[in-house]
Amino acid sequence: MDTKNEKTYTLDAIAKELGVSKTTVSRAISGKGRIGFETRERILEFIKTNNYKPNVIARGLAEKKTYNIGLALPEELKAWDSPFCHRSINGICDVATANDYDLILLWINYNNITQLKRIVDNQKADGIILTRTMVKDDPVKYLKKAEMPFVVIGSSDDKSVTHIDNDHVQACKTLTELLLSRGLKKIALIGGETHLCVTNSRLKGFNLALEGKEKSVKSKVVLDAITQPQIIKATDEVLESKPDCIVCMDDYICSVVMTHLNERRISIPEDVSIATFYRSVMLEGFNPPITGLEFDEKALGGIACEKLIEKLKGKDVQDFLNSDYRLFMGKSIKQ
Amino acid sequence: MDTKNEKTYTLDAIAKELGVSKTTVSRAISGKGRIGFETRERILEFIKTNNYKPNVIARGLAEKKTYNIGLALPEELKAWDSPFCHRSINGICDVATANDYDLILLWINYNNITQLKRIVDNQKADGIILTRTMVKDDPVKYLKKAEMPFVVIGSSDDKSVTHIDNDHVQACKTLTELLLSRGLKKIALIGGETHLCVTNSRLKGFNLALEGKEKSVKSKVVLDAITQPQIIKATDEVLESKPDCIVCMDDYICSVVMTHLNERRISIPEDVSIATFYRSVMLEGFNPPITGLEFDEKALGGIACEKLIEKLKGKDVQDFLNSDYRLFMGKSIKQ
DNA sequence: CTGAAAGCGCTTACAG
DNA sequence: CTGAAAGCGCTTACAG
Repeated sequence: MDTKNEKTYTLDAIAKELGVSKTTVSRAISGKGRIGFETRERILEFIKTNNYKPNVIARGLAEKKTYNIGLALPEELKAWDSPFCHRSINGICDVATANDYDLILLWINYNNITQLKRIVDNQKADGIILTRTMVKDDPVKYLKKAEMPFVVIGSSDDKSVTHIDNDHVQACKTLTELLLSRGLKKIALIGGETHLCVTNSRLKGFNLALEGKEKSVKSKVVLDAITQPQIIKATDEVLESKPDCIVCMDDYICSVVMTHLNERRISIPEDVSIATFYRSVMLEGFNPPITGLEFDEKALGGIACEKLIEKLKGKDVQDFLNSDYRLFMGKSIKQ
Repeated sequence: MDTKNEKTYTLDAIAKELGVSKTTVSRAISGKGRIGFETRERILEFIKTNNYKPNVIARGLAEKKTYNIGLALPEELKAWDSPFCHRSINGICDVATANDYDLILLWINYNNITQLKRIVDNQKADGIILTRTMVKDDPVKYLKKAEMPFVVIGSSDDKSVTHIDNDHVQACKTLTELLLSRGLKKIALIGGETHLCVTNSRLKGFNLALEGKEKSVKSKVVLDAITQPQIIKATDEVLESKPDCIVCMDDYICSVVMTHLNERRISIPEDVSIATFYRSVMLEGFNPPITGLEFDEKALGGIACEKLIEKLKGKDVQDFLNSDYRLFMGKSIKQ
């Protein structure tokens, strides 16, 4: 066990103890440069038995690196996005750690980039991971000017930025096609903010699946349903066109729709089928289980971190669309 | 504006530019040691116009500090706890930043403390913030042995650990007393895991309010209702004793109870009143609005961070119970 | 294959 | 009031 009772060694102390120079010890650890086999073994042996861990900060200073990645979290995160956020942080952290990086937290509140500046100014990170909500305006502008490498989780319109996202278009197309193959003939859609890229991607997937089908298949589409009242209103609106299926763009919309249908005593799937383009844990309590797309946020976070680390190594990194997703089959749609 | 085009200064460069020693520049910045008024003004002026920021990592190395606080996040966090967690991180981060510290993230998965060890071994943090779920076993043991300062958000039975928590006992007592003062006469309680301190605190507050009242006031109490089916079962069980009010210990329990009552066509508050000892954003969508306790998780996180920083300054820090909370009055209880 | 030396960007006794 | 020097714990040309 590593207790504080053990002496805390430094490179220098080890060198003296072993009668070699610290250069040699350093080489044994880093694996860089030539070093005698036996010498190295002896040093590594000593390090192991004494549980020596090099001081990463000192190493960083010498190498002009921090071994830190700044993770920007949106302060104004909606409650429903928290679990998503939490899982993606998890994935980021695992990959960072595996690559000897640590994660430094910072908040971005809309365009308040005080904390982002702080990390850059204080030179506490080698690169930054943003999320899509931050792509507009200040954070991106600032990072570009400061020449700080960064990637973005999610999509935006800015082609000069590296995005890591789920392949929503493909996924939504697949789910919609499935609904069609189940014989559903009047499909309505309720979606969120049209100024978000993800909304447009989902709509695109939906429309792609409907292309070439009879026009009547596409029932009412209501977008920009954001607040609970708006979503309820959208539900009522959509119901008037008598759809046999309502597709919800995300988990929050879906939960409000489900609750509202229940209150209106509309049975699922007898009266109307329900599906969601984003099925999160928040939807797990509903009955019947809701058919929908599940994305692996942890994996996505991990990929984003990998891409950033590639960038830090000087590689040229392209946008990445993760096409791994699951289609959960629940009884919310007619069999 | 601070662009990369500007020269990036170091202490040494500034000293040469100004014809003084770096010692003097360092003193001007830190405010430590004596320095001529005019000299200091001249240096600070130069720093300001050139937007110089000292390299925090180098400073840390010299001072044998990291200016980092390790924040341990539980990997197995329940979805319902994420928003809570997110807000508290927010508070921690703000306070840390205000005190020149940054936050380093690490995961603890049950008793897997690999990442915790990593931070300690690599000497990347001066102290650690844990949450209550980690108090059992390994993380605390490890930190004690490693002599790494830490505080815990939430409560545990370990008296040798510094806890920062909400005053659940007091708050729950207050809410229960309010229910009594509203004329409610048969109050049931549904709660979660009895091995958690918070469950016992809530129960204690509940019982304190009922002390000295007629025995009949306390209706059925069911604890260890954790999963959705368990909570539904508990609800049915509790209903059999015909309570005029059901108190839920947390937001998740409350949401399941509300949904279940709705399915059973039991009206709130006509048939039964509902209150919750923990009212989070997740409960905001429910109708009628639910009476319950609201805690400021962001503030609690901030306090925890303050306490840790005091510890890092060598002060002796006691447990802290935050007694600020709000009582939200909703129509879920009879007027 | 190995080591002395300079350096990363700061702080802090110590001396004047 | 100010500065030269040593030091924090590493890395890395350079020389041998």
